[in-house]
Amino acid sequence: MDEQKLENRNIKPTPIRILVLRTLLNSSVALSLSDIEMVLERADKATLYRTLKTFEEKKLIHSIDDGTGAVKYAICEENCECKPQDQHIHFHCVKCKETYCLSHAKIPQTKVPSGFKADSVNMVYRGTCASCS
Amino acid sequence: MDEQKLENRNIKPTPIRILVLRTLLNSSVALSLSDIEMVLERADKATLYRTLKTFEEKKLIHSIDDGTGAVKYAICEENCECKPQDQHIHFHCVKCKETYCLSHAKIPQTKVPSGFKADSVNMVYRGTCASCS
DNA sequence: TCATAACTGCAACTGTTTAACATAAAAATC
DNA sequence: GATTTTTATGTTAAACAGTTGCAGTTATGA
Repeated sequence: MDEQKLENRNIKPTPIRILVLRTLLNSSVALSLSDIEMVLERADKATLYRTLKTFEEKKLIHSIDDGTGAVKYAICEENCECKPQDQHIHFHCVKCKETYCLSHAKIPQTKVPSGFKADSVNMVYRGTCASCS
Repeated sequence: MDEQKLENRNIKPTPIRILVLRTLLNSSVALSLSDIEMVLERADKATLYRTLKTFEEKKLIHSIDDGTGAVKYAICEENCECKPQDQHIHFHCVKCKETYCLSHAKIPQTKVPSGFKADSVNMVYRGTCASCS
């Protein structure tokens, strides 16, 4: 169940958290804080904000910076540790404004200059998705 | 000269534009609108904003979304067209908060799902830079 | 010269993110 | 079970990035 998913990541399964989790699970695209706020009208924005922070911290979800000004969130895969080698590419469609996880497209590993240490990576294509072209 | 750089990209070389260009040329890291605003105290934020938009449109500079909430800008290479194959990786240091162009590290070409068409790509590592580790 | 276009400055406004503080609920301790 | 402590939520509002409208100024071109 969904509650189990939260407990697996050491997150106490409160009602709101379950709702947020389900909202993300039901979505085929990544959602911003305001997107979630519109779906869950009852819940307070600050609570949702903190819920997402908690989820991200516990690596239940990952955040995507798609250049729209609003960070989007999507569910991580089962054993994701959000390390560069775990992470996948995202695609932002400039027509429908949706951001998709390309879950099968892992981000290629590249070298970074000596002395630099990469903890995570964000890779987003911008263009037109299949439905919009 | 710097004015020539603007004219090469079909940008009329006004005083402010020359100042913004020089600010970016003098910087070893990518700069946000507010960064530039602090350096050029005289200039108005809206003017700087539109200047950066113009520069980006004319492909004199490129923008980087480094996850900090503020878009950063840096000078493009000479004949850059800002196509995915032109673009390079960026690195954001979470300690010093600076964002570096890894100009020699081109972004690896990957496939996108059929029907999708990528116009540009943003790839940013987050971690610790050489000076901070 | 005069009309037009381009650029700049000022002000205001939107939207996202975040903090401060108070309250409520849950968990732990006695 | 009552009390303390922790954790989660709600309310409010501030901070900040990005953006637009409008007026004034400067440059351009007929």
